Amino acid sequence: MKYSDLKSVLKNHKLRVTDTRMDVLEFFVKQNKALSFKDLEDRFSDYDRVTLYRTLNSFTENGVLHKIPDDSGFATYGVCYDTCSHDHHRHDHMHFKCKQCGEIKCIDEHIPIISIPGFEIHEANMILTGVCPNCLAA
Amino acid sequence: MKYSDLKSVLKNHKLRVTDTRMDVLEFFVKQNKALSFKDLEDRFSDYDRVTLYRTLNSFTENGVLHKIPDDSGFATYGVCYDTCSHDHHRHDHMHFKCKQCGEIKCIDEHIPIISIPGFEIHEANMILTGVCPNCLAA
DNA sequence: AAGGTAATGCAATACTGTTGCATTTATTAT
DNA sequence: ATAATAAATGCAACAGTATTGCATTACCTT
Repeated sequence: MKYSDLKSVLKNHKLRVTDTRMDVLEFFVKQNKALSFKDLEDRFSDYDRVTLYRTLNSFTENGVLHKIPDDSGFATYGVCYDTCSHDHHRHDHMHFKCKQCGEIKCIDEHIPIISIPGFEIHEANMILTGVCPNCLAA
Repeated sequence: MKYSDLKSVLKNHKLRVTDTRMDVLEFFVKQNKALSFKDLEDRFSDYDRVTLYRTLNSFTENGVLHKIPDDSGFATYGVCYDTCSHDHHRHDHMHFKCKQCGEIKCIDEHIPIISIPGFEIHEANMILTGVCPNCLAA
């Protein structure tokens, strides 16, 4: 994905184009896996912690990233491809977390629609845990 | 569930029987929903915060409770019925979180077994979000 | 009932994330 | 291109969540 495309992503989500945002977005796209705040802090030590937090928040609020539920105590984020805009979020795909390397990946498979009598269901989130191909090979 | 049964639960999970543990376990069972640390703190203001945290941790490590993934920033826990022991955890049931009242409930429905080529999957976790029957009625 | 081992309470600390405010930067309209 | 305006940044301080070390207390085995 080239510079102008990254820029379009920001513009399309009504976000101003700044160095921080471009660098963070590029990092997400290149890494192609879910990233935590710590990943960003390690990579971008020259940006202020607060700015990185705010970048994650504005990206999440505007549909560039989605927050991935996890019981580890700190948030991880993944890129929203195509489906999300400012007012319409859809993340009904699965996430996989590797027990060995800790990496979280978005799995391109939809979560089966589920209905439970008496409940009104808006969103479904699914996290699979196990061992990823990389760690299995090693 | 009577006192002696609660005691058995602790014994079966190789945990010493103490006041804190009995009270916390009883509270979980009676509430019949997922609870956060804050819920415990509000209820048991006479116990030390640290003790409550340690109770949650030992319960989780020994299969009395399971930690429910959630993107809200603080952990919630649910009772493990029957399926879990010290060395074998199985929590492939669903959780429902109500957007309105915030309550998290364990849904007694199993998650369909999923396999993804190249991945070894040990556990599946699913969180549904929406509005619960109580809030729909109100 | 006594001894060993684990749980508790307190204080201090670490970690994760947010808020207020002055300054700088990006965008819009001229 | 430039000025006006609105938002993003950096810094400092703070808030909330959770953990660690250690002395004391309680549990449980024999």
